[in-house]
Amino acid sequence: MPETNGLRERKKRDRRRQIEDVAIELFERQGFDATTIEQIAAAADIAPRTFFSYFDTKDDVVLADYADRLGRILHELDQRPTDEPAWSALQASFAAAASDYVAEADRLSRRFAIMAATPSVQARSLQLQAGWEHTLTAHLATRLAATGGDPTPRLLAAAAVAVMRASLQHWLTAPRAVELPTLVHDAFDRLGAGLAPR
Amino acid sequence: MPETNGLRERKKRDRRRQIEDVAIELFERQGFDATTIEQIAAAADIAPRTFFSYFDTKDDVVLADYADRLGRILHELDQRPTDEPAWSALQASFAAAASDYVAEADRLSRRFAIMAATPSVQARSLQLQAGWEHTLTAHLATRLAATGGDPTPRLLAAAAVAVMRASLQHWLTAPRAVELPTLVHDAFDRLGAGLAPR
DNA sequence: TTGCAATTTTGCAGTCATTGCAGTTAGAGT
DNA sequence: ACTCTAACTGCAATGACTGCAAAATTGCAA
Repeated sequence: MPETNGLRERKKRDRRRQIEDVAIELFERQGFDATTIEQIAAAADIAPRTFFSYFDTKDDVVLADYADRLGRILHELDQRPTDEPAWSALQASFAAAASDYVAEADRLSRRFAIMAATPSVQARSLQLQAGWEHTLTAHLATRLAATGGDPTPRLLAAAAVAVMRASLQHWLTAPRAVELPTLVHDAFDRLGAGLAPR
Repeated sequence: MPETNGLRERKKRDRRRQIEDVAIELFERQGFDATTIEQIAAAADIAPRTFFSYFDTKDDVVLADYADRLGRILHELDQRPTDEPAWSALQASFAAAASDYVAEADRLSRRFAIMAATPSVQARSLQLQAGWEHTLTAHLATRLAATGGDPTPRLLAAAAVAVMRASLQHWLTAPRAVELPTLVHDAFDRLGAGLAPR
């Protein structure tokens, strides 16, 4: 029942992390496509077949902690007072997630580099983000007590995720003069205030 | 040199369409994953190998006209006066594309149904949309004469594509009381006016 | 310590998309 | 009819992913 103990659980988590590390290393050295499951397995001292009990897809190795990321956002969102405007709550939640990104900037940069160079990983990443959007939409529908015919929750969710993605991309691409949380915060402000004027 | 004549061209286009139709039919009858390239080829009277000279991926059959879609948007965008605010220009361009969607609603509904049921197709779709975002970002950077450090073009592009996707999804999901172009137009208005107030 | 039941790991065989290569065919212009 | 080029095809290979059943490992309790 507990969610964080048990020797078995720990071992599994460790092994997962180890496979991840080994794989990323190989991806960087040889390129994602040029690296086979067999090689990863060999380097991690497991049978090729076993790889798939840790990751559904080769792509998923690069995106290992996407799930946690969404968890963090939702957690923050639930924490915000019910009477706070939705957009403001989203802003706070995503900004919190953004600070996580900064904390492990190095770890992430490597993964993003691989993603940028590998279409299939990029696609998978977007797919996971679409999942976020879906979950967020449901959350917001509840929060706003919206009816099925109201496009508001979906619009807000889509906008929020888009802001996050764009900010992250900008942060990784452009000379990062500005820190990510600031970037995210400002972008939320701009959508909050309206894109029309300029 | 000409872009729309030549028997060769025509034949190629026809064949492509034919493969597409046959494939969609099979996908609907048997499911996407359960349909093999071999079956499609057989049904379309071509060699399996030939399939790949018409489509890069099995997924792409479902998304055959995504490229045209982007073309339409960019064309509209180029048509808008340079001094028009970017967001307004985007609104007009995407609304135009939305009316295309309506015109071939049936054709598209079938494809979206397949997409919704098939993760890999969904992923591919998102990937293509990311491509749109990228192209749009470049266009907007030019239009706004933005410097590399300015996140504005990326933000606008991301927001626009997000609006489109969310509207489309809403249109397909919810009881479509409202027409797509209206939905898109309103959503652009809302982002234009600002999401903050409510 | 030992025994057991659950869990994990593994090997094997098979499916299928996708690709490179090389040979063949068919269209278009002369 | 003749040739040049683009399209079509067959073949073989690669590699991700899956189902299955045997084998190994583990946590726990007697």
